[in-house]
Amino acid sequence: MASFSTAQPLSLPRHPTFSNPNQPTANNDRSSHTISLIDRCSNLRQLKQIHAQMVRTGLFSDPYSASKLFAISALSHFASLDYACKVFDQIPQPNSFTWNTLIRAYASGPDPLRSISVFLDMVSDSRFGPNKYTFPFLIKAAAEVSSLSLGQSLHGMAVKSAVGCDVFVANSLIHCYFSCGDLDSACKVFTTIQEKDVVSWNSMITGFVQKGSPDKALELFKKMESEDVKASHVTMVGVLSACAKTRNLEFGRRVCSYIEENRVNVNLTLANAMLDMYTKCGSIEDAKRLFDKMEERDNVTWTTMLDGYAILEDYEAAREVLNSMPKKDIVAWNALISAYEQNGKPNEALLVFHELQLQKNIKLNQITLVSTLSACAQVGALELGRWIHSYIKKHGIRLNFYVTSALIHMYSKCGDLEKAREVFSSVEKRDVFVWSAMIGGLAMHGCGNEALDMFYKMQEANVKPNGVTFTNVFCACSHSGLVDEAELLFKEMESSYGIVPQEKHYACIVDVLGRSGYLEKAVKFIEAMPIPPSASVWGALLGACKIHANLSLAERACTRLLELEPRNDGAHVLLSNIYAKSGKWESVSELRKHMRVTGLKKEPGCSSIEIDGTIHEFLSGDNEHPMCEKVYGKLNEVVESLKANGYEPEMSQVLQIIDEEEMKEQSLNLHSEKLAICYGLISTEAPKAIRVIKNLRVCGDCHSVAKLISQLYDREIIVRDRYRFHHFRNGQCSCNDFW
DNA sequence: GTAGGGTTAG
Repeated sequence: MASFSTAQPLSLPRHPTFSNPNQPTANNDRSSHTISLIDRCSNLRQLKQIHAQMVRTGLFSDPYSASKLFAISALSHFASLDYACKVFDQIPQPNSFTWNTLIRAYASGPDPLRSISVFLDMVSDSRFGPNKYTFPFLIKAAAEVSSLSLGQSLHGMAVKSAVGCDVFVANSLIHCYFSCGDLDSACKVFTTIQEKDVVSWNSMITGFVQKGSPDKALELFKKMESEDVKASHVTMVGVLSACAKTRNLEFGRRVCSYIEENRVNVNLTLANAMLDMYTKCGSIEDAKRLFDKMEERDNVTWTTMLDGYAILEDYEAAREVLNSMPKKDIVAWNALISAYEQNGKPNEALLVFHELQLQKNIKLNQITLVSTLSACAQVGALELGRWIHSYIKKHGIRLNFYVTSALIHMYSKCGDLEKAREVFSSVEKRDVFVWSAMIGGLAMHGCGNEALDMFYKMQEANVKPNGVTFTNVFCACSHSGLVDEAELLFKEMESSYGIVPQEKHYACIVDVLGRSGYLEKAVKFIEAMPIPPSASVWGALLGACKIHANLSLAERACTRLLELEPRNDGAHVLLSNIYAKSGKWESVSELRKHMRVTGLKKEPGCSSIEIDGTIHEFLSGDNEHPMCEKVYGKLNEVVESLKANGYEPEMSQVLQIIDEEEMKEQSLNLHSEKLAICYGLISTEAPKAIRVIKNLRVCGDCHSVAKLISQLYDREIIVRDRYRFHHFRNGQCSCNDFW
């Protein structure tokens, strides 16, 4: 037998006389020799040599041999679809096998739908119809592009061709229906299979895991066991993934012991699935032990470990994993960015993003952009957010639901509601997250009625609201004083929409009622709650008490809140402010003393402003910023000119015991939002809007000052505080002083 | 001589 290395050209016997496939034995020997060579090809060049030889010897006109060559050209690891098509076109009479091979090659190629056109060609150009081998390829293509209508048509055709009950066809259909999101049809197909095999079960289990029902997957696995179907590797992977998603360490451990006890051969994918289960369930020790034992590791292994440390907020270890990776890919970078972004560390996320941009040969993908946009939204990095938006346009990145929602969210949270609206209108299809993002954007900008309109339009578009949608709608009602509307929707939430209200929804309604002054009603609402009122419910009531200066109720709400969260600094500060507002300075000082003794610190006021892509932060009373002298100079100038126009500082906003009037005024001027606005006045030119983000609620005096600056300096000022946006223009604020 | 199900980042 000839042997060849990949580097050497093949040396083939020449058979110039071979022209008839039905020729005597000597030639048949040679043909089987050639076919064995085809099987041992390791690159395209060798295959082309054999192809040429077959044409020369006439062996290519033998349908079996030609099909063999074609199959390798279309399916091997060095396959080339272009070349395979040329081979196919040379085959005089392709048989059913040849057609199926071409369909298969296209179905698993970059454009799976092309397999459908090949299928149509087969039906019209040949005497062959689809058989039980054809359908799994076609159905796989339908699954790949998630086309339910295509899947359904193929299902119908398979039934007509009498192969609808074939277990391979049925299993492909289950997978296809899951990937199109039609879980009911998948289940129906499953129940109709007479002799379910392990793949039937696996398709169901992994389908449920991937579509967000890991509990159902575990249920099915138990049923599978009770029916004595032997689990395979793929079953284990699916079940471990379900354990990871449900954080079921106990069951996950049992699966791992089963694997060990039964000496199941643990391949890389299975080991990775075990690793993922351990990390997601928070057992980094088990994960590390397994990781150290693994002989082979791929990027999934490394990224799973990285994420494991990130879950425990051990960012140093996570970073260490990224650094140790032999070949870092985009998934690993994304894992670190999103870990920071989702744990309230948006600045760190942005630093990693900037570092990623310096890497060569790593292309950003949709997930990178979604995580980074979310970080931009948190810190108010509008310029970077805009840059990402133009990157998306420039690189023709598709606006899927995730990217669309992230853009809407970023623009809304960075204060550019118009851009958020533009993105929303520019897309044809919107899912519940896209609609909810837009409703949330309108809510934080105080466009309550428009948010409600959106909520109804969403339903006209046949998109069902979820819990997040309702939170955003209630938030919109709250900022616009739409009490009746919120109450009505809250009543309908469960009865008409089938969504059980969660604690955050209760807190929203308390906020709606309280803000509008219906304090007693809010109390009654809390008393009637079917679940124990959470800290956020009492916090909402307390906030309302501050607005409406209800001291006794505030004390009650605060007591309950502190029972649940004894170290809630915001509650202490709110109560102290309420005391101050009512002139109860003794209580103020008692409370402040209590905070001092217990070491509880008020979160310092902090405002930030983005100038040329850099975020500048100002703390209240800041003297850290390199420009702070100039900023204070500007502030004095501004206050003087405002005073000349009738402004009087609101001393009632000074919520500490300060006797001297002058000191009180100074303390007001230390507020971080004033510093940031003045920095904006120094560093930017009209008509550019000044955009400031504050971590706490904006104070009343700062609110008045911002209104006056917007008029006297003819500048638009946009402030995002902890709860909402304030657009200051021509001496007015978009919140109509209701916040 | 042909087939179906698998792990990481939103």
